[in-house]
Amino acid sequence: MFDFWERIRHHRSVPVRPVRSSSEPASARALASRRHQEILAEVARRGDVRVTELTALLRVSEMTVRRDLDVLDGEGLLRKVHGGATRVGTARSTEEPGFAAKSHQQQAEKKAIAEAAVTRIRPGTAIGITAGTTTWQLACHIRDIADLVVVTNSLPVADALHAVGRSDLTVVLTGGVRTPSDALVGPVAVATLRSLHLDVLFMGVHGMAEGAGFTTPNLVEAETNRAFVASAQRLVVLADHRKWGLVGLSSIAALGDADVVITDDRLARPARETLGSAVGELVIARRLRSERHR
Amino acid sequence: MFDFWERIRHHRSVPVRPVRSSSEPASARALASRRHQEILAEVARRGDVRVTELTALLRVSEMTVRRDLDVLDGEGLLRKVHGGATRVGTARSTEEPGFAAKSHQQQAEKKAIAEAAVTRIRPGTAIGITAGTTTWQLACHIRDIADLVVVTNSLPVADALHAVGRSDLTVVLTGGVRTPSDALVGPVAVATLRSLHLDVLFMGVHGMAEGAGFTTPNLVEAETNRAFVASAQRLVVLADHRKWGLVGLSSIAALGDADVVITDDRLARPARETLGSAVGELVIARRLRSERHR
DNA sequence: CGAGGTTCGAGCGAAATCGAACAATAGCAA
DNA sequence: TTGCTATTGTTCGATTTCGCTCGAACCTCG
Repeated sequence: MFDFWERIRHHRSVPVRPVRSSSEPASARALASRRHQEILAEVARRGDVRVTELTALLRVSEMTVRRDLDVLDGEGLLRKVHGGATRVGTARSTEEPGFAAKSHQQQAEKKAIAEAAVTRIRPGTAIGITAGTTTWQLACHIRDIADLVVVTNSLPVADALHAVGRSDLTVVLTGGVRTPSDALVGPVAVATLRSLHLDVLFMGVHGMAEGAGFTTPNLVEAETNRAFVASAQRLVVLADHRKWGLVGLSSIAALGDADVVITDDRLARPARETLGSAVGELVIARRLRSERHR
Repeated sequence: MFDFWERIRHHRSVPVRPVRSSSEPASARALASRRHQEILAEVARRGDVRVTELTALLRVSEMTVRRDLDVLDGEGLLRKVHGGATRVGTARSTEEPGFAAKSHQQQAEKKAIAEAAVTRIRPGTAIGITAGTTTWQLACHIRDIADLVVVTNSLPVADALHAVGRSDLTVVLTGGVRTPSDALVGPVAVATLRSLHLDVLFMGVHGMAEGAGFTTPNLVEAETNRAFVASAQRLVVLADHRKWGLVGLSSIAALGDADVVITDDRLARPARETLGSAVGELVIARRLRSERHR
């Protein structure tokens, strides 16, 4: 049955489409940017949309729709899911999912970012690692760096580093009260950080955007992260492409405060330019070809 | 009734479902992510939901609903139970911990000590709990005390208290580096404790003896515990009878510094007299008769 | 306890979806 | 015209999703 309909569609496409596109003026075919607008409007109106619906609505092939969705996802304007796409940040701007909730998302991107970040850690230094799933990936990739002191406010990060079991790796927890995502925050964490001085801080964020800079939905975590930033000489921000355009409740730092931002290769071109000119250095971590899908 | 509907659905499913999926556009079927949203909304609204209800609501098979619940449970957004799913973070009080109840040595003694200690915790106070297996038992017994602030340097204790999930229970970790027994010690812990002031400290020790007082084999942990003692107005020491006569490398406090010592009913008569006259108050926690053996 | 119904989940197959690679086309410049 | 580039369409194999079956695990009620 599927085969039947597919054949019909494909056979018709040969005679039908050329007629349409040659008899109608070129303007009758939607420009890519026009399609993007329509897709976004549909997603905004209904919350989600299906690829097959868009092929009917826009009169283009599935592949084109997917490519459009890829671009829009890369710009953070919607989220691609199996079968279609959904709105981003739906009523969740103040809600933070627990740690386990996010750890499976965007595995490939985060792994690539973590691998790029770990090459920037020098032996014999004192580094900071904030809470977050991307930074947790970073912690999991720290293996062969000698004489390292790591200060973190993330219990999962501390666990990951503890599992390494190197005798020349010192892990210091900041203390504080525990957030739903297993970070330690609050006055205790801030006071501890004020007395410490780090060479480099690796920070994960919930959102980054022009204007608002790096943000998080949790007020107390933002305060803690600001103390983290103040205690470090250099700031390296880890953020996958979906973070672009998201604005959390509380700002941690301006884009210009970051010495390095490491993101993944699905960040759209215009975003790369904006970010690249705002921060000290923009690093694009490429995924392995085998993990390029999803 | 369920049986009735089940049969109906299954019998009809053969002729009906194919008709539906070929006559209706694919768009009639909801996106997986949309289903997840609806499930979460339902759980959030009502507290729980049955699998059979969701099959009717979402128009998908039971198996799909179960797989959805599997995913959401894995993300920690709900809890899968027999027959359906429930909200997370609620109704925890009825749930038994049950997990780490592996019978270690002196389980009965430590439980009795913990139960005696928990009666000494007043609502609305700030207490400290040091690291140790006995103090961990104490943490597991804290359930119904209102408006409590707990400062601890023990990761297991923090975990146990976190599992309680009371909104009026604040858990503060001191920070520091991690010992093999999952305690946080060192200058960071000491500095944090110096800035805090506790009503009561519940301290576990490795040894107690006439002369040496309360001792532990770990130098840095001893320093941290001394800071703990200094920050508290009252000191309650939890120590089962086997601790009597043991002397660790480093002293934490003299016997006379303890306002209360809670031990178990297997402590010998002469030891009771010596201890009783040295400390402010000696509490003998009696095991239940059923656990009196071994 | 045990019987009877209910619920669960691993395994299988069908269908839908995805994305890489290649082919076709349009737009444009020389 | 020719050639170049960007965009779009097509094919096809891999992946994912989904529904079904069926034996096991589970609840409930006597």
